[in-house]
Amino acid sequence: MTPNLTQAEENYIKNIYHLQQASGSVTTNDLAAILQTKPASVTDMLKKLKTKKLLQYEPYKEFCLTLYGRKTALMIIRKHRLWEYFLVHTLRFEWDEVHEVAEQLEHVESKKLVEKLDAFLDFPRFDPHGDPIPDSNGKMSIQHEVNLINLPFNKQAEVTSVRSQSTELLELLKHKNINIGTKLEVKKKFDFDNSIEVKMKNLSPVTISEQLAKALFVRVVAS
Amino acid sequence: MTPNLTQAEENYIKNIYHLQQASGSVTTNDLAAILQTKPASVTDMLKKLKTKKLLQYEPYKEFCLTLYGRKTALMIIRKHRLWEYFLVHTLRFEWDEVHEVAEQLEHVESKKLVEKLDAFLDFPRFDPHGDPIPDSNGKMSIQHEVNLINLPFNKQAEVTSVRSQSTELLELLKHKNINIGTKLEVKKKFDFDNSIEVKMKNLSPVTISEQLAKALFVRVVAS
DNA sequence: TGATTTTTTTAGATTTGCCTAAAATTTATT
DNA sequence: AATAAATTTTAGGCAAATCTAAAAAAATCA
Ligand SMILES: [Mn+2]
Ligand SMILES: [Mn+2]
Ligand SMILES: [Mn+2]
Ligand SMILES: [Mn+2]
Repeated sequence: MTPNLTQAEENYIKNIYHLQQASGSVTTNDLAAILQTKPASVTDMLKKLKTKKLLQYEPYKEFCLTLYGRKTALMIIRKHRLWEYFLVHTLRFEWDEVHEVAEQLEHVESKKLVEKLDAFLDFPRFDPHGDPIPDSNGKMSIQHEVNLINLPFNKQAEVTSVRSQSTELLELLKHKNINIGTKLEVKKKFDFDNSIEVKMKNLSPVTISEQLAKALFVRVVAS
Repeated sequence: MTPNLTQAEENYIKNIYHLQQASGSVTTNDLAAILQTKPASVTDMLKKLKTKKLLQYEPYKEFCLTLYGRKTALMIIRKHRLWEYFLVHTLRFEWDEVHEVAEQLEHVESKKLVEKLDAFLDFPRFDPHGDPIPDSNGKMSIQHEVNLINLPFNKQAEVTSVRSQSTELLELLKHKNINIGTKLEVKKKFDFDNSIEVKMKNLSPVTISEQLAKALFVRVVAS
């Protein structure tokens, strides 16, 4: 009945985890920026997370999640990404519309619900943005991702994820017929504007700007 | 981002609506009992709901939802029942397991989610307990329900809902092969213990105790 | 190294939703 | 009608999560 963690606590844990992954360490200011709150509020919560054994924290020192904190984070991320997969594949949302709703659904507390949802979706390993979905033990598949800008010529690769989930990006990808899962290879690179030309089976070559290439990640499929 | 109503406010609105439907009027004490809180807390919230134009309220007078309050209640009930239907029909929960989870899911705020879920489920009109699901305008199908104890002899009827969603009831109904949707007719009534004997097609007659009959509601299908 | 800037924490308030105890009001009973 | 009982509201407080302003510590720079 009374939840183990409040939504606020869960949001802090999840974002500490993400920032830790992305930049190795987290600061009070980073967290305040991401959670759209003030540094003073962050400090208050860090103290609370410490008393709940989720965080290692001493005033003015670097802080990081405990093992228990990391496991907790992975379970929240698991729910977030499973719901995103559900929204796109089952309810037919576009993948730029699902994040906000998943931010709410990830806080629904029911072990059974998560496991049944996972089974119904047939245990998906990646969410609609290409991010890996932790399994019920917190393990996730590793993606051998390369930024499209670094993909060598003539290597068959598959689009696995995008940085940024903006509507503008989605619009552009739709226009160019590129999706998560699309197979392509790089045919030309132009030094003038760092644009590249990619080829998808049965389609004519498509030009990709530097900005777009930097937003796309691919996995090499065959040499 | 900031929700229109808090979860606490939504729970009050929904329960005021249900009590109003069930007994014509609501009291501070009733609400406190159902929401597992104290009468003083209820009074606090009633004042808040008044300022939000959801409730007509004057100290010591009877109170009732405004039109806006009733519409709000119906949208919460719509979500609750749609999610219950989803949990049973899509994720294969038993119908005695879904209420708690639906209590959480009903507070997820996304008009689009509700409409997409409704469409995915093919616009169900009754939830797994036989209760009608309001449509997007708040309209719901009326059930012409009769308590099984009052069903005349030899009238073909269909089980439409149950009062109580306990595991114990579910176990008994499973044993007797009775479900929402099961067709039956009453063959005998015994004055000694008010038990009745019902007949389902292709099955031998089954005895139903007074307690069980009072928990089952049916709709007459044919004369 | 000493001064300045940036980051982080503390101090003190505020809002929401809840509590207990006591007062006010309504309803029921003699 | 007067008293007793039940219901409902007020008064005053508490915990969670936030805020602003100010103090403390750390990092940077001259
Ligand atoms: Mn997301
Ligand atoms: Mn995602
Ligand atoms: Mn329910
Ligand atoms: Mn129900």
